[in-house]
Amino acid sequence: MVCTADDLQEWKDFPKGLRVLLLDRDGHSAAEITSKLEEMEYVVCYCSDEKETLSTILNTSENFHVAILEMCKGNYDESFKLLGSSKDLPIIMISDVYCLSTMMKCIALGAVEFLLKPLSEDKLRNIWQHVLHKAFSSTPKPEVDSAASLMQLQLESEDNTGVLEDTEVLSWIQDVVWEQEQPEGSVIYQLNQGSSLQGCWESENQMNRPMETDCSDKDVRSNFVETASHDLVCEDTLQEGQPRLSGENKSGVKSGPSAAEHSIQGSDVNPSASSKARKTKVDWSPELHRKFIRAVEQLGIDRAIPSKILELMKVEGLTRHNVASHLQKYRMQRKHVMQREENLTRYSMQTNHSPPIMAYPSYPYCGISMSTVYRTWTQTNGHPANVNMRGPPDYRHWPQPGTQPWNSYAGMQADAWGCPVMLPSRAPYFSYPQQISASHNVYTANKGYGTPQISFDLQPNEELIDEIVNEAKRKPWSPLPLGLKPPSAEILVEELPKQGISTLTPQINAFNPP
DNA sequence: CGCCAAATAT
DNA sequence: GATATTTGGC
Repeated sequence: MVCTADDLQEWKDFPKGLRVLLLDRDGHSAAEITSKLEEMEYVVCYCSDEKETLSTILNTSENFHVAILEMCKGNYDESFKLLGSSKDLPIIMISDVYCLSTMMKCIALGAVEFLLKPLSEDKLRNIWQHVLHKAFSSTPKPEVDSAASLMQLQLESEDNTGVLEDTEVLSWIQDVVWEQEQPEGSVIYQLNQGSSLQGCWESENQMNRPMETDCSDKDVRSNFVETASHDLVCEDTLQEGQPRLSGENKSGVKSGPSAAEHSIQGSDVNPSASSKARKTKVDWSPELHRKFIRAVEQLGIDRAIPSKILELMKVEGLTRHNVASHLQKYRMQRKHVMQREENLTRYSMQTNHSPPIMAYPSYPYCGISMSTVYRTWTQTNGHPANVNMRGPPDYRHWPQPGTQPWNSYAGMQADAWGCPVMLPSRAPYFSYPQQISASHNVYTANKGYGTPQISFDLQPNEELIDEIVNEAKRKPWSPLPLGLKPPSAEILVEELPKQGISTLTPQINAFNPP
């Protein structure tokens, strides 16, 4: 590992001192980049050709945190090779040639980012993120589920065919990235003892194929996914390049579901067949949950009972009990959220009265505009809560595993997506009063039913704020009460590097249309 | 069956 | 210690 999460904890003034390997054949541009990097107090090691780079990487890869490599103009393959040279080192490719397919290929091959020259300070400033991400990625996060990511990737690809003219590249990438279709609503059982996956199956299309996984492109996959995916699906995007689960468990690391979901280790026990290995838990993957939600909505929240839901879900192997349990949790969540919203509403009613301000003020948090980062739940991509207006937009109340990279890193939460600094004790979201009041305007977005607009111009009492803040701290995955959605991975990847942007794009449909 | 709460697993 | 999921009683 180049840099582990633990290392980061001890890295006091991260990202200062970040060691960057730079390959750029153009001396002038190299000097420029170097000086910019050095201004940020990064340590730069410069190479002027492939060979040098390769040997540097191979011999001393432990010593770099991130590499910036220029595409070789005459010979892309050379560059592609470089990409494969180090699994652990986050590699940023750069080029002055804009070529989508090349970019995609690089990403597919494991590059963490592709930047176009010239490299502005802005582009360079945040390269530390890749180090963070890599570090975190090597610590598997149980909530993460990369199936969704990949599904997402595929969806995206399909969706973008208009844009991506080079379908060949596309299919190539798809091959590399993921050879199989993602099962919808696959259920995973895990063994009671040991964390190895026992089996999985899919329901909708009865193609029960084993999902063999090839170590070698595991990294490629996740990298591609995390960098290039968009938010067609509201599920997660960030996923670790955690190689395999069962084989060796580095540093006593437990296998994350994602790894599990796609790889079947030796004995793949069919849930029905398995006799000895008692299956333990159903993994409510985003897909599975979506099915659940779909069923619940179809039935209507009041009529949604386990047996009916089960029926509608059509997921083989799932039991009524499983559903009942999930339903129970679901209801509790729901209740909780509704209660909280009610509090806010009540509050707003009693204070209130200036008309809602339909604007998107920018609230720079670590240089990023809040409104850019936080999108409203109502316009969730892919499976918008408002697609089906019969019921309440339920998924917004539901934790979306893996969507938030900071999820499992209490100490680093904000850092992982916002600042390189360790979090003080304050909450990442609304530490400042002005943010609180301003955010209220967006609140209306969340309450789309019946009451078109509720707004307040005054601040709620402190207890309420505290409660919200605490809640946000404790459960970063639960939706913010203000109708805002936490940053998606896509946003993180795309927006953070451009740190400083504060332009708001109210393409975001934050308010319910009249 | 469905719901709820206790028990377990992660 | 907190959550997520399963179990078991009513």
